[in-house]
Amino acid sequence: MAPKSAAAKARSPAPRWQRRADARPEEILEAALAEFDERGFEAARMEDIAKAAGISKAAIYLYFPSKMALLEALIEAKVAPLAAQAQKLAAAGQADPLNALKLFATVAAARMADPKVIAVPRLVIGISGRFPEIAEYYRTHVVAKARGALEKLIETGIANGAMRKVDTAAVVRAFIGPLFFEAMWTHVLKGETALADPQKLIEQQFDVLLHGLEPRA
Amino acid sequence: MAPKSAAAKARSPAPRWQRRADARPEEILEAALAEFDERGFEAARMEDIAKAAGISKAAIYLYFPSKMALLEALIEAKVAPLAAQAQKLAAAGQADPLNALKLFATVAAARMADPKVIAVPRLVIGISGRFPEIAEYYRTHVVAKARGALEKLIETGIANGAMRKVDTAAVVRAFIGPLFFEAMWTHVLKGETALADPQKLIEQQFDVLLHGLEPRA
Amino acid sequence: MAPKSAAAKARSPAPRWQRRADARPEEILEAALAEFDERGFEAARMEDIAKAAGISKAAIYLYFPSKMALLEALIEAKVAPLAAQAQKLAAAGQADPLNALKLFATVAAARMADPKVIAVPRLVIGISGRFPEIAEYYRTHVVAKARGALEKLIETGIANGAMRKVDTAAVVRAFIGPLFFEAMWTHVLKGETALADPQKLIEQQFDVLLHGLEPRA
Amino acid sequence: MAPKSAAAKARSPAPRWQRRADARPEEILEAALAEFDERGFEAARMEDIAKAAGISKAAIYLYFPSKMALLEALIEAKVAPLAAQAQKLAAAGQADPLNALKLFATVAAARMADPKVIAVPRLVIGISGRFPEIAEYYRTHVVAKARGALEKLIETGIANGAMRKVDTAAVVRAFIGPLFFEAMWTHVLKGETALADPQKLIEQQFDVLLHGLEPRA
DNA sequence: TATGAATGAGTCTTCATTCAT
DNA sequence: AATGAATGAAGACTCATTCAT
Repeated sequence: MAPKSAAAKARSPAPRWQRRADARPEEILEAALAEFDERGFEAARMEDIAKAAGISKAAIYLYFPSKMALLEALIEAKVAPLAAQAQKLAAAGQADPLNALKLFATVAAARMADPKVIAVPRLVIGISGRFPEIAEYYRTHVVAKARGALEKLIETGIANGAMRKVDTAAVVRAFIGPLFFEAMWTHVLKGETALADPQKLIEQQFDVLLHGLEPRA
Repeated sequence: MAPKSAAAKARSPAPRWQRRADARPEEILEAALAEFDERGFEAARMEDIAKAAGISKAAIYLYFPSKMALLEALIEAKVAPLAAQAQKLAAAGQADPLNALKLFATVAAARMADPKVIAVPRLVIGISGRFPEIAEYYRTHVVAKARGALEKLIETGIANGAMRKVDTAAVVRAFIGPLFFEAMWTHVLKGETALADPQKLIEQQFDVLLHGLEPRA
Repeated sequence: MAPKSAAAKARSPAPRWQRRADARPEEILEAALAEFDERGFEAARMEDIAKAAGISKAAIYLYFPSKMALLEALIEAKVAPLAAQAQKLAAAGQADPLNALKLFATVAAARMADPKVIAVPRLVIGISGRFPEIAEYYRTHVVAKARGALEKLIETGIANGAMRKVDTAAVVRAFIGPLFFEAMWTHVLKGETALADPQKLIEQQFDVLLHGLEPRA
Repeated sequence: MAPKSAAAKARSPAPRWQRRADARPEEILEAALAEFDERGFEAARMEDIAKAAGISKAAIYLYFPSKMALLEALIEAKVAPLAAQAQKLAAAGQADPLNALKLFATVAAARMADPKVIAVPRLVIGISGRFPEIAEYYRTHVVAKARGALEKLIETGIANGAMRKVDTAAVVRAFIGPLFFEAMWTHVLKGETALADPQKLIEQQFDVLLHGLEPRA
């Protein structure tokens, strides 16, 4: 998408079609994700991916050596930004962890309304049996990092006195679990969703999370 | 059709294959689930399912007309008991909803330690893009019913005064979400699991769920 | 169909089911012909033949060693009476060949209204590429004999002075061809048929055959 | 799509496969007809058709979506010219119908000496039970048209006074039947054929057809 | 004799991948 | 860089035939 830097341009005088060519890999990956998401990895056909990307089947092989490579590149491409986000969250939220969590949750919920966003985790679930390395990659690079960032936040919150002394892992599950569950319910099972109003969803979820179920004294 | 008389049984020890024939469909479904779980629906080979079931490829077709039918029968077979359980839960827990929930959660967590138990939901997630009817079937017959049963329980609890007046859907998510998330983390991503000690897991999860994150007054 | 002769009965005391069993081969052949005719030899399934004959698939093999054997037995069974008829025709018609021909044609046309009657020739045509021996068998045992019988009749007629001096083979073709053609048109192509009124059909056909196309002087 | 310019052609001698690609569908159909004719539709193997066409099994599917489609395309391709011929015959023969018929018959007989020519009708007969639509297609597009053209010719001949007042359908049968019968005898039953000398065959056939069997007054 | 169960061998069809241009 | 053509390998499904009872 982003045009080459000026420096790069200077080095290699870009022919007319170069710009488009540079975008090709990303276009292909996008098309691949769409097909994988709709049909599953095995049932997706290279032909269809090519068509969706607006090129010929054979052209895909100019950029990726195999269908498997497509999958791997896809995961990798989609994973990088998530990891970065987790870092940011952990760093930024240290001051007011509770508020950071809520803010983050609202943003996350809003993004999850977009079917494309859970496409990758859903895909990972689908292929994890066949390609455990990919599942592991996803675990270590995305989920574990996110859990870690959240745990750090919780710990800070507890140290702060902003939160009760609770099991951090449990809180992380209580934080991620409902969102993950609702996303699956919405996009996989096509159930009527609460994600349509993320603000409200998080409000209600945090009401439970913060104050608990017990009747107040 | 009619079972042999006791006398006949005594004389001729029921033919080896006759005994097995009755069990065949279930054996096949079990084998199919295992293969589907390991390879995914598309990548699973009928030959392997047959081998796993101890019969020939062609023999599968004596019991199921197609691979797809195998999938459907599988889902159906695994779904029935779950729906029943949901009913039972809703009925049995009316007296002491909070306790019922906790009890149920502990049992559920314990069962989720078994990889076979999430095999079906995981499979459904994997094929939902390609076979939306199956996803819908699963939603209405399992997840919606479970949600319904839990919601009823929560409502009773609130009416009881055993719980604070909270959004029931949010509580259901807060209840199911963490378990579902942990199960996926464990069996799909092969992360180190908290499911190994279900008692403790639920203890911690309920500590958060009941009392909330906020420091007590 | 025919019960065993008294002598045979005396030799082997027929159990209750024997009579039915004796009829089995014919029943099977009849069923086989029906299936072969409807689906073609290759596409016909032993299972369907069995069902049509009211027995189990395996039971067929008690009477015929293979599908191919079924075909051969079938042809043979259907061919025998035809050859006999040809003999009879040749013998019986010597006195008044022209009339014999016409009589024979009328009977033949009437029988050809029954789809079963062309089932065998049609089948032979269908498989002749794959089983030339069967085609040859049919040629020598049926068609050649019929042609021979007719030729003899024509020759007699010519010698008689009942007919003009014509090429006998040509007359035979002129005699059989139209009937054969109409039968195929009717039963294979499902065209509207003139076979419904055999009398009239032959009347018209013989009008042409006898008097020719040329305007009378 | 656009053919190369003359200049381009001069420079690069049209790629070997491009030239062939255009001919492929016809080559395949030819191979298919040969196999269908020899083995029958069901028994013919796509692999063999491919081999006969000099390509791989999969390549057939680049041009035809299924074995059935191959059959349909085949029939269609072979039928078109025949229908055209019938039109021509009807039109051209109006002046001297009798002579036109004789001429046409001689040509037809000559062509029928080629086994390939009856391959299609023979195939249609073989599969008509299983695929009645094809039989119907053949009836309406070939046989009915031919019958129609011939009938028109006869009618003209009668009106002309060139022929006696006879039943036209009967004459058509008397015209087509013997040829059809001889072709089947020759190519299906492998009998010794009169088709080797078409001139003579038609001479003899027309002697009967024109003057009839009756001794002249 | 009769059959339900089982299977080996085979066929159509698909598709990721390669090749010639 | 790009693609139309081609294919090898694989998999679902079928069916004539056999077997155990």
